[in-house]
Amino acid sequence: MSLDLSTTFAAIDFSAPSDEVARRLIGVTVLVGGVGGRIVETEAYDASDAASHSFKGPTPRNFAMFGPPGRSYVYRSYGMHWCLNFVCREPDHGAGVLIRAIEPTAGIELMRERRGLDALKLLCSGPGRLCQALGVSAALNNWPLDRAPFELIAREEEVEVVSGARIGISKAVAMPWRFGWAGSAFLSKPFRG
DNA sequence: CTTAGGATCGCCT
DNA sequence: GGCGATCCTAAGC
Repeated sequence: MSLDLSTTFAAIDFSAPSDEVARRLIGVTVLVGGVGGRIVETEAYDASDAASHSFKGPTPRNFAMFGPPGRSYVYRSYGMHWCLNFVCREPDHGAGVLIRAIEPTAGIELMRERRGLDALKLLCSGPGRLCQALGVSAALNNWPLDRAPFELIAREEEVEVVSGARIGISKAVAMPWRFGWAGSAFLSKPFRG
């Protein structure tokens, strides 16, 4: 009897530029303690990018962005929400991908309890919402993505990816570094154009 | 569908 | 003191 690890091995090269990683993460399943679903929306950030937390160099908050690729960067947004990023490119660079929305597939009842909501569409459709649903907080900052409680599962089919302007930023607004699963009902906002 | 205000805190000027 | 990689509720088209 041998274990078949092929379905749980995430064939994701986090050393690639963040926009490439952001595009390839669409359709990948992310689980935290067995709770999660398929990524349907991401945004890329880079140290050369004025909208990025890493633009002005390391701080106590963003140090994980300057660590090795393939780890998490979890930060507090607006003083009250958590947001989850995957660090990419190379060590000390300051590149990452914000996970903006997930289609819930696993642990849905636990997500409903954590969110205090029933509506499936509202459980993980937003970076703060999905962190609450998956139980992501500061304890999981700078955490290797190939180690429990994280689990990444590669997509089994090609998906149609759309791109557009990022959300909630005021600098580098025109860069089309937001990526989404075309037609998904679980996006935090529709893609226009 | 869109817009507006409040909650709340790390980091910058 | 000001500004966010946000979310919720309420109100208007």
